[in-house]
Amino acid sequence: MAKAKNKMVEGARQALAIARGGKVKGFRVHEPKDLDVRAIRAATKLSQAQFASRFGFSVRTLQEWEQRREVATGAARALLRVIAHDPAAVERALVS
Amino acid sequence: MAKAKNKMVEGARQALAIARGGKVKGFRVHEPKDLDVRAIRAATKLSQAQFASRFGFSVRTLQEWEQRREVATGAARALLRVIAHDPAAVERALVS
DNA sequence: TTCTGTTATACGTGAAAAGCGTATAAGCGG
DNA sequence: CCGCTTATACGCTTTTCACGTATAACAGAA
Repeated sequence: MAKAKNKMVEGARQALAIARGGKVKGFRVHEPKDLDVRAIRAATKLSQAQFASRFGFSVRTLQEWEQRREVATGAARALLRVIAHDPAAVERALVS
Repeated sequence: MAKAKNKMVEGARQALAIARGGKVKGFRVHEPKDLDVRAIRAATKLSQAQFASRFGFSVRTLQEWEQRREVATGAARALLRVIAHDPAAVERALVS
């Protein structure tokens, strides 16, 4: 039950974070936490190893994300969304 | 939102065209570790708070990077490079 | 001028989580 | 059988980030 409690606390903490971020003036980017990393990679038809090395992280980390054992950090989620939305832009930036 | 997902998958599918049309398989992206995060942010003319919330991380983390107290992870570095190279593309991906 | 309310930036502390190397193993097409 | 892809365990290193405090630079009010 210590576990359940931690979960609740964590949930509350996140809600707080969202509430805070939501009121930043101007534009706050809405970030869905339920990113389907596997689907994004699948669309690229790259293997885990290829996808990982191409975009700058380890295979191990990618697996953690795909298998939902760990959640990608904010920046990583943002990157994944850009890859999903416009992979060409990412390729261009990283190749140059 | 199944729609949103399809959109992302569709977008990612473009990677294919590039991956195949361009170089051969498995080219690796080189990543300079000495990223000048402050300069990248300066180019966007955003405050630390704005920059951080817009791209998905905390102000504190951004400061760690700018002051070189900590190094951004691979995915974060990749994101920063994309922001430096084509910030509009990132905005587009995150706003949708 | 002086007080006062932003706004931007710096940083100590510490818990939680992510990042990731290495090793091992199973499934599969060739 | 071999090589490639993916899954998983173990475990150590590093980052992330909340919370709090502190310091300037400014702008407008008193």
